[in-house]
Amino acid sequence: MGENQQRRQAQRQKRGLLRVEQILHAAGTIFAEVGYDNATTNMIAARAGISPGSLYQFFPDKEAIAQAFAADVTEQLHQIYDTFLSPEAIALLLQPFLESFIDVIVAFNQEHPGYLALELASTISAPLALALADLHRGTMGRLDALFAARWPHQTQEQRRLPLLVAYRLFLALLPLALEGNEEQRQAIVREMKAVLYRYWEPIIGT
Amino acid sequence: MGENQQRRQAQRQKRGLLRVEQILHAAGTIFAEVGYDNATTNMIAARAGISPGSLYQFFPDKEAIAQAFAADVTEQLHQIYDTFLSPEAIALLLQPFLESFIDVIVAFNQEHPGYLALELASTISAPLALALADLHRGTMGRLDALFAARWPHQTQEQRRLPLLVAYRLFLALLPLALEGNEEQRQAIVREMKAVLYRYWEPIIGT
Amino acid sequence: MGENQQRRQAQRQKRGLLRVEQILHAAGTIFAEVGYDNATTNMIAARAGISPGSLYQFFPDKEAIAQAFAADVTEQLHQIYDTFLSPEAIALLLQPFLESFIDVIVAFNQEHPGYLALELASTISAPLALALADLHRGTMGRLDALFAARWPHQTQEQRRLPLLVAYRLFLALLPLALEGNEEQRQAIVREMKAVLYRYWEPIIGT
Amino acid sequence: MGENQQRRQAQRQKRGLLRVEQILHAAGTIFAEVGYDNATTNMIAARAGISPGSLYQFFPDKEAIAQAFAADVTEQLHQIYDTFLSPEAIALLLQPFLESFIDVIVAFNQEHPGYLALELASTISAPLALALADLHRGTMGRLDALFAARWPHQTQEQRRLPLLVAYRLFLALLPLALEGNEEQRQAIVREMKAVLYRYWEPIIGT
DNA sequence: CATGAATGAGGGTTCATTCAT
DNA sequence: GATGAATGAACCCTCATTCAT
Repeated sequence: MGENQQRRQAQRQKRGLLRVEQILHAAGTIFAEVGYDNATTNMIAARAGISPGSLYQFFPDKEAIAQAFAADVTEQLHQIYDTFLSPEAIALLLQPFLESFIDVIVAFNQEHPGYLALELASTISAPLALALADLHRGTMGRLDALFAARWPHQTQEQRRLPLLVAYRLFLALLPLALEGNEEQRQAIVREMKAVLYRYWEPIIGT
Repeated sequence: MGENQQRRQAQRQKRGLLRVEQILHAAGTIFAEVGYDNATTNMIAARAGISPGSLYQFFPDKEAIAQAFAADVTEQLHQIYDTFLSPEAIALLLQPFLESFIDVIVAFNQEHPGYLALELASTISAPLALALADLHRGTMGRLDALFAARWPHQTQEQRRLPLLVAYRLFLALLPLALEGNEEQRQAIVREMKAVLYRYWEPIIGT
Repeated sequence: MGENQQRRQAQRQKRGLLRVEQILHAAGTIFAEVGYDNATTNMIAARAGISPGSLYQFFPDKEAIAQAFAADVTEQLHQIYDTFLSPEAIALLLQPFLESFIDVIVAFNQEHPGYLALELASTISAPLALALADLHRGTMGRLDALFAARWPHQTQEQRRLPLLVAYRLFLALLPLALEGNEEQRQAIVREMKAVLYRYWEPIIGT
Repeated sequence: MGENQQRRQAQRQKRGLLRVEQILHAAGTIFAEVGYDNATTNMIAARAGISPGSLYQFFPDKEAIAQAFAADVTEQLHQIYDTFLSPEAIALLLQPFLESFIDVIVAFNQEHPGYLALELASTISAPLALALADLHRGTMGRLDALFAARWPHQTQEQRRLPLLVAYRLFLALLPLALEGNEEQRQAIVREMKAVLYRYWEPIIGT
């Protein structure tokens, strides 16, 4: 009996998680399509295949959806960043590192639309902005670890600006990489790599 | 009588132009402050010191304001670009060219807030997007002329991608340059110049 | 087999009754806490320790809960009224009668919160209002019996108004008696008794 | 020109005041009909003959309407109370005083429905409750002044309870006075006067 | 032409009720 | 019977747009 109950609860939790994932995926798609501001909760619910009211069983309001979406995607990105901290990855020269790093991140963004839309959301409410800023700090911390391994003789403070700039450069080209056809995408990705290599090479060497 | 009428009409047009400029300036300020999506027509009217209804004597709807604002700013940018087509300017090496060019464009954006907000508006309605794309083409054409002078042995098609990329890189760093204090601004501008120089130098030489 | 089935059904009914009592008790508490209008069926279910869906196995809708609650409480009140129809109770003078009667009714309301909330519900839907009015008629009938014994030379029609007025007066002071601390409660109860005694004494004598 | 503008502004303010009065009157009517909780802003707007959006040009939200309505009615009641502080009014014996006082207050409530609905609103949000409590204090203060003149040898603290009780008694009978036909109304009003006279006479004398 | 009150469609959100499990 | 996630109508409120003055 207790076992049955347990199984049921487990299943329920699985369904709940599924729903949450559905919603976050739908939200990401909608954010990517119309932007955060123009995204309506009804759009998100419809895309997730549920009713407007169901959204609120999982999230208290629209901002919470955006925040959860951002947290989810950021978490996955962090895991990707960490795979580049293995001894083999660290041993890579700058060029092959960028080569694979950028490919992976671009691919991730292709499969998880919406992250970019939130990053670019011109103006968002204060609480959401704070939450995103927090995630951002986490991201910059990870990226810093990535570069600290290749550029150890500097303080974190000295790495801050080149890191921030590089991140922005990447974000700036990402929409171009995501919006075109495959050929255009590859062309943009090549330019991305060139831009970042040429920007970083004088700073941290090959 | 005809002369009198003419003078009166001229004066009215002058006043109309003044009003339009007031509105566009207000719109730019508001766009910069809260973003295009969160900008309300009432905010713009209030900032322009006129009533909401008066807005609609000059513009049919909110999008038309954004479009006119963008057209206005773009026009002024084009004039700036043209000053860099003089024989003396063309004779400049890449580094000093970027040095003065970027300073000028950053300064312009400081004095004309809102342009960036529109460029970054994550997603906007189709008609407005088309209008902005049109202005964009004009801008890219001007920038192309600028670089064609320094890189003549290539086709326009070959210049297209590096140009677009460079433009996006510049836009990506512009918010950082505009949001901080003077010291931070200068640091970002230095990075801007480094990024663009390092990206372009291998392509078009010094 | 039939016996077994009977026993099972009886047990089920007992459990059903238990559930109904749980729900009604929860409903009363919630009504008292937030008022009928602000009471949600989810609140009531949660307080009763059951799921929202289960509520609807016993009651067709929210109003039915209120109605059943009112009927339940009214029924208990009627039983209390009836204890004051015993020969000894009838023999009491007005003052000692009020003394014990009011104490009992106030105590009952302390132990059965929610009745007052329904009585005071500013406006409720027509069907529920009708149902409550019906219960009301029953209550007024009982109270009339109570007073008919002390005021026999009048028609029921003549007793109607003083009775209704006295009932309202009592209800009006009840919230004050229920909301304060013990000392305040006693002070209010003293005033209740004074009010009703002074109102009734000229009519029916001591 | 300035004069013209002044006149226009004066007229606008007059229209604004008119609108506010329309809205408050509509709100009062609706509150009386369906209660505060069940009153929707659309109902109030429709009753006031304006669009839902217009409501929000005068009041920030639904609660503000209730608060303004209560403040308005309370203000008028206070003026009525004050007329009973004239030397002639004070010279009246308790019975004739109640006679005219109650008639006036009942008449006022007939003409200003909604006050009672708010007073009886079982549960309202904290901010509104605070605002109403504040108005209440003002009302009790006025009533205290009224009775202090007839009962001078007591402290305000001693007058507090009888005053509060009397106020509740009055409110409790008011719905009965307002809901019936003229004959029923008069009968209730007679009872009101009797109740209050008999309650007060032993305390403050004739 | 200017005004700003008025409009009303549409957004986010709640909650009584249903239904698959 | 019990569950609680799902539903969707209806609420409060905003804001682009209109129009009487």
